[in-house]
Parts: sequence; C-alpha cells; structure tokens
Amino acid sequence: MTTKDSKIPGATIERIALYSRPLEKFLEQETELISSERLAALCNVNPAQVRKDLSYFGEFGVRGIGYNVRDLLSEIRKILVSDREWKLAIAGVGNMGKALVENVNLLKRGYKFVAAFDSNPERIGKRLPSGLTVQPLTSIGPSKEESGFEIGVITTGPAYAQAAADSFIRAGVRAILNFSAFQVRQPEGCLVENVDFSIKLDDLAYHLSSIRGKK
Amino acid sequence: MTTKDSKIPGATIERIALYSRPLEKFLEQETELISSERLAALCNVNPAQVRKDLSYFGEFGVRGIGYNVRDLLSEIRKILVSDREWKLAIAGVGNMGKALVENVNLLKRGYKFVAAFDSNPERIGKRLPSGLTVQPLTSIGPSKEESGFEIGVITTGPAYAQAAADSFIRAGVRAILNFSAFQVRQPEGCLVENVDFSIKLDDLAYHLSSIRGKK
DNA sequence: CCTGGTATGTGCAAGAATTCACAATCATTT
DNA sequence: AAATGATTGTGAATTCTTGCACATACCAGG
Ligand SMILES: NC(=O)c1ccc[n+]([C@@H]2O[C@H](COP(=O)([O-])OP(=O)(O)OC[C@H]3O[C@@H](n4cnc5c(N)ncnc54)[C@H](O)[C@@H]3O)[C@@H](O)[C@H]2O)c1
Ligand SMILES: NC(=O)c1ccc[n+]([C@@H]2O[C@H](COP(=O)([O-])OP(=O)(O)OC[C@H]3O[C@@H](n4cnc5c(N)ncnc54)[C@H](O)[C@@H]3O)[C@@H](O)[C@H]2O)c1
Repeated sequence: MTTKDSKIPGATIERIALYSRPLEKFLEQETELISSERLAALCNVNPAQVRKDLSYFGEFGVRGIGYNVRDLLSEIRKILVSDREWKLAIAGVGNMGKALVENVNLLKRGYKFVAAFDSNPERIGKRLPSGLTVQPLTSIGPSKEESGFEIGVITTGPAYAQAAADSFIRAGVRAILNFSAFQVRQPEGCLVENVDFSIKLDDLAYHLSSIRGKK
Repeated sequence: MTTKDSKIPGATIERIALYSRPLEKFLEQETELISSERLAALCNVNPAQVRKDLSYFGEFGVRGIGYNVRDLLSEIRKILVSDREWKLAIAGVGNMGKALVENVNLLKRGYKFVAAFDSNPERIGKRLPSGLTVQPLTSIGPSKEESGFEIGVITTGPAYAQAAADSFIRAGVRAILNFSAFQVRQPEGCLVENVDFSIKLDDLAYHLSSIRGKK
C-alpha cells in the first residue's frame, strides 16, 4: 500500500470502510462519478474529511470533476485489504453467533467463517446451515497454520470471553472481535476490538434525557 | 443531573458506560472499594481519564482511598439515566433481531422491547419467546404516547433501513439504533447511532496487514 | 493531634483530529 | 486560446481530547 508515512488517524480507517458502502450501491446502479460532497452527505461527515481521509493514501479524484466510483471503490478495497478472503472462527454459537455465521453480507465482503466452537455439549457436533460443524472449544488448534483462521470472533457469554480470547491467542490468532459485554484485555501482539451494543443504548438514553432536560 | 456546565466530550459518555460493566461484577463479588487505576486497567484506559470523566459530573471518590463500588455504580446509573426502564421497538425480526429481543442482558440493564415489527407476511403474527407478537410495519403508531416506545432499533436488511427509520420517526421516536449496513441519515430532532460490524472487521483486517507489512 | 502513605480532582500543556479556505487543476464553453 | 465553473488536495487554523503532575484531602497509626 502506498501510504504517506505521516500518521494516519485511527478514525480514518473506519470512515474509509464507511465510504465503501454507498460506493457499492452506486456501482450497482452504474453511477460513474461521485463528489466528496455527495459521499460525505451519505455518510454523515464533512466533505473535507472525505478528501483528507483519502489523501492519506493517494490522489484518487479529478479536480473539477470528482471521483470515479469504480476506481475509488477498488482503491478503497486495496487500502483496507478487503480485496481478499479472510478466514474467521467463532466462539459461542448462541443467538448472536448464529446470526453472524449465517450472515451473507459478511461472506460477500470476503469474511468467511471456517470454524465454530462452543462449550455446551448439546451444541457440539451440530451442523449449522452454512455447513460448519460446531466443535468443542478445546479443539482450537495450537498454531495459525494448523487452525487455518486469522480472526477470532467471540460471542460467548461475558464470563467466558477472556477464556475464549486466550484460546484464540494460543491458536496463533492476531485479531479478535469481541461482542460479549466483557472487555477483553489487549494482549501483546494481538488486536482486540470490543463491541458492546448496550453502551450505544446507554449513549442514546443519556442524550435523549439531556435534550429533554434542556427544553 | 448536576453537570458542570462545561462541554462534556462525547467519548466520555461511552467510557462512563464502559466503567459500569466491571463495577457490576465487583458489586456482585461484594468488593467495596476500587481505585481509578484498577478500573482503568480493566477498561483499557488511562487512570487520569477515568478520574476526569467522572469529574465532569461530580466528586464521587475519596482521596487517598478510591471509589466505593456501590455508590459509584449508582452515580453512573443516574448520569446515564439507566436507573429507569427504557422501552424499545424493533423493526426486522430476522436472526439479528431475534438475538437482540431475546437477550437478557439488555433487559437486566433496563432496556425492554415492547414492540416488534416486520414486513414479511410469514413472520407477522408469530409469537416470540419473550411473549411479543410480530406486527406489520404499517401498524407503527403515529405518536409517541400511543406507540409507547422511546428508542427504535433497526435490524431489517439495508435496503429497508431508511424506510424503517422514517416510520419510527413518524411514530415520534427520538432515538434510533441502526444495525443495518445502510447509514441512516440523521434527521432534525432525532438521534441516530449506526452500528456496522463489518467496519470493525475491515478495521482489524487493515491493521493486521499493516503490522505484517512492517515486519 | 501530628505524620506518613495513598489516591483523588484538576489546571495546564501536549497531542490529535477536524474543519476551513484557497490554490491547483481540469473540462467545457465562447 | 482565454474565460468560466466545478471540485479536488492540502497547509494552516481551530477545536476537541488526552495525559501529566501535583496540590489536595482523607485514613490510620502512633
Ligand atoms: N444477543 C444480543 O443481542 C447481544 C447484545 C449485546 C451483547 N451480547 C453479548 O453477546 C454474547 C452472546 O450473546 P447470545 O445472545 O448469543 O447469548 P447465548 O446465550 O445465546 O449464546 C452464548 C453461547 O456461548 C456458548 N459458550 C459459553 N461458554 C463458552 C465457552 N467457554 N466457549 C465457547 N462457547 C461458550 C454457550 O454455550 C452459548 O451457545 C453475550 O456475551 C452477550 O452479552 C449479545
Ligand atoms: N446478522 C449479522 O450478523 C449482521 C451483521 C452485520 C450487519 N447485519 C445487518 O443487520 C440486518 C439484519 O440482519 P439479519 O441477519 O437479522 O437479517 P435477516 O435477513 O435474518 O433479517 C432481516 C429481517 O428484516 C425483515 N424486513 C425486511 N424489510 C423490512 C421492513 N421494511 N420492515 C420491517 N422488517 C423488514 C425481514 O422480513 C427479516 O425478517 C441486516 O441489515 C444486516 O446487514 C447483520
């Protein structure tokens, strides 16, 4: 990737991923051109932000014209390395876990679940609609080469999240996406993203009340 | 809420919600005291950050000692207004929607689903394990008082997310939590939080690759 | 009642991220 | 070929956020 060697804000990466969503739709509709202004409006951000975010990685637009949808999308896929397949494993095949494994959007974007683990004996051995068979957590292999997945997803109950993370790390996984309400600690050499929806609800509740309060 | 009238960073609210998770566990374990240092470690943040975040809302600790777990948690609940029940409605009762409606953690935290809507005739009329009956989207009422919910959750496919949001807004909803990959535009007078997991995966993929690349 | 040990609360400086504002650039029209 | 109009790319200004460092306050023990 041809990045300028200046520091890239963390939020820039997430926004660039965001930009790709409307672009995919425009590509389907065969819209050729898009301006930073229009793209920004669709993503709820400032147009200058769009241009600056992209400028960290190169010059993809044409002054006076805008961006070519197909080219920009392809550049973004290169930037995000989502132009290839990533193999995922999941720990905890409950409601949330099943929703993720069966989600076709993730697959379309190149995220493929290749292993599913659970500790509940009733679940082990079951075949999921996607074709995966649920395995005992203990069978997570010891090395990345053997286990064959690169990103671990955690959807166990909070009490088991750290244990699941430890197993993944022992198996050589270098990136974890954790949906449990327990905050997995970021170990050396492994990226962790914690996603907790109920925080989003708390956030909404707070802001709802403070708006009310001010009226 | 007794806030100092200085501006409160947006990130502060989300972190305060984060702090409450370990506190809940300490309360169960009957741990009485906690230091900003310990709490910070559990949440992957800086201790000064914890203290500053809390200081926007008051002085909850005791110098030389730390924070009383029970009191702090109760203060945080007051701050976040999660000391009361919030009524939610959901649009789109697919895999993801069901996982949310059946999630007991949300209920424990005071978030209660009181209505479920879907556009699929096969789903309408079905009774969910929680006791809710799935209603047609068209039956979302016109006013908040009538509809009886305050926060709308969207788990339809991306193509229907904006329509679902519009229905919620017509029904008087002032806050929306959207899980579809479509970015709902933030209308006047209504808060919108967009949550898109696949962005988190893109983020992990990017960082995984750039670490590799540098080695 | 004083002293030592500890952890909070916060002013201020440093650091990041966002937004502005405009020069640079290109297609189009006259 | 010059003028026009549009929209990018980016240095600089601005705004927001974080973290340091230390005065402040409290408890316990003598
Ligand atoms: N469902 C939601 O909407 C939602 C929302 C927010 C957060 N979460 C969090 O996501 C997690 C999963 O939610 P869910 O609704 O799927 O719960 P669930 O109870 O349906 O599923 C949890 C699954 O994890 C398995 N499990 C338990 N311990 C395990 C271990 N050590 N290793 C592997 N598997 C293990 C259980 O057998 C079960 O299958 C929970 O932590 C929950 O707090 C869920
Ligand atoms: N499942 C996941 O893990 C996951 C991950 C990331 C994003 N998402 C997003 O969450 C959304 C839901 O995912 P899912 O897995 O539950 O999909 P799903 O297909 O299982 O469920 C979608 C549901 O929405 C209903 N629906 C469609 N149009 C509607 C409308 N206008 N009003 C009300 N209901 C309508 C459908 O009948 C269906 O029941 C999707 O947008 C998906 O992209 C899901």
